[in-house]
Amino acid sequence: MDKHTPIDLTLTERHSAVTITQWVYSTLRQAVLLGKIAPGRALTIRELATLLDVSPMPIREALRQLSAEGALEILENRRVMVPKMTAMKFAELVEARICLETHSAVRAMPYIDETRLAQLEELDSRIDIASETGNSHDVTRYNQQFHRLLYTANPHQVTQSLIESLWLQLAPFMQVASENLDDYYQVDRHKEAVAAIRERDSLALQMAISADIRDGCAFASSPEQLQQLLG
Amino acid sequence: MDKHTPIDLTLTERHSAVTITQWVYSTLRQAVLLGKIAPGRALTIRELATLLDVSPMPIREALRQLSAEGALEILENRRVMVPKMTAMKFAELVEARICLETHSAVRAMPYIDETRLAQLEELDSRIDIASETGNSHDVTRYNQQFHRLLYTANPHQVTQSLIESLWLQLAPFMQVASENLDDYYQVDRHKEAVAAIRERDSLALQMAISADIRDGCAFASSPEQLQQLLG
DNA sequence: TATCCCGAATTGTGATCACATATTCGATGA
DNA sequence: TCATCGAATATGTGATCACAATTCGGGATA
Repeated sequence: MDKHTPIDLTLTERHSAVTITQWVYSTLRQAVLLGKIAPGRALTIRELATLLDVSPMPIREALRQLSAEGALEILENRRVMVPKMTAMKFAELVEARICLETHSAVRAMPYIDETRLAQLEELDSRIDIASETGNSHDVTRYNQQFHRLLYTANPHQVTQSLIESLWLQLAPFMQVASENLDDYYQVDRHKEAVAAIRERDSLALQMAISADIRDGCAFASSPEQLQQLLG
Repeated sequence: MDKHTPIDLTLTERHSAVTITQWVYSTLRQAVLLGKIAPGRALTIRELATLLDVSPMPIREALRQLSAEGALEILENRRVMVPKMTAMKFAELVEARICLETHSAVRAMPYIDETRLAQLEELDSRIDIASETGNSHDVTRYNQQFHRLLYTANPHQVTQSLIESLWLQLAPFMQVASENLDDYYQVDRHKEAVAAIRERDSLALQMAISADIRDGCAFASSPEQLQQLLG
């Protein structure tokens, strides 16, 4: 397991009201979501502590939390790393996303009012702009916000943390996707989803969400294609 | 938030090969699954450390992991407790279980061979025996093993940890269910599931799993009934 | 009797240290 | 040139301590 690949962490301002552990957690989570940490790269507590200029203690806590969420993996050696991916596992993750997110979307639909619909449309237009200007970072961010805003409309919702776990597991291998934005946005599935919600059409909403997720992972439609991307 | 309700922890032998953190984690996880910790009861690091006769450090790590898995909740006060339940949240958890577990079962089906089918039937018969002798503890345990054995047949499976999270969130409020075992086992849904797998009938399998989960939560079929149980 | 307030005790967070284990790397041998 | 082995280093785990923030309990007041 290599130890020499650089880790490119974006250090954000730390508010005093937030514990160091939470700040470390957010920082590492963001790094995973943006694919900044190579899968298989050994993450050691002391190295991260030096990198983030904190004591090892908050690192330990953040690593354990991220591992519990599936973003990281603790081997029997007790080494921590971003889990490696296989084509089959990737496919299972995508199917799990579709299963959970369509379910969550349908269950959220009754709670979505005009205000939230407007917010969803606002986010979608931001995605369009970011897509046109080729800002893949923003596309990913607003896309996540769109889905999150949709699912969390349900005040009794219990699936968001599960969904976020799937996102964390897929994210490190999705970077390649956002480099082919043109393919991704041939059809605006978000507009289809919003339309479905307006008409309170559960089935149409499921179809839109499902298609949106599949489109976003289309670059890995064939196992061979994906296997190539995984190295 | 009360602090005086007793916590009834079952202390198991600790193998030297296992870290103290892992042992603490298992112990607390089991306590949550068996409903030994009252929801809302404040869990303090030092109290648990004294109870388990270890230093606060492994407790901290275990609590953070269990919180990330949804078994516990960290409030803004930084207090840790078993999350309180509402009728609506309970319903959402059950629906999420059905969604995820039927999906996982169908995806596991192609990988289930005769060996595993035999193991599933073995577990089912153990459940029957435990049910007849009124051993609710064993019923719960073997029931979990049955579902786990089914889902994990898929070697590329990524949903088990998500499912376990849902189990952990529901478990503290399911104890009442196992006291009405007769109601629960009017129909043996596990036999239906095994039969469906034999015939490679996805739809029948989904129906069996779905019915099994619903039967297990039938005691809380009406919101009023459940609300009463929640205090 | 109920409510507010203030000091004492408790708690989570984070730092530091000790130790057993795992890893690394260079020397030795084939 | 390559594999093997052992010492030096690095690493995770767990204990202990300091500190700021929170919680708790008792007494005064209305």
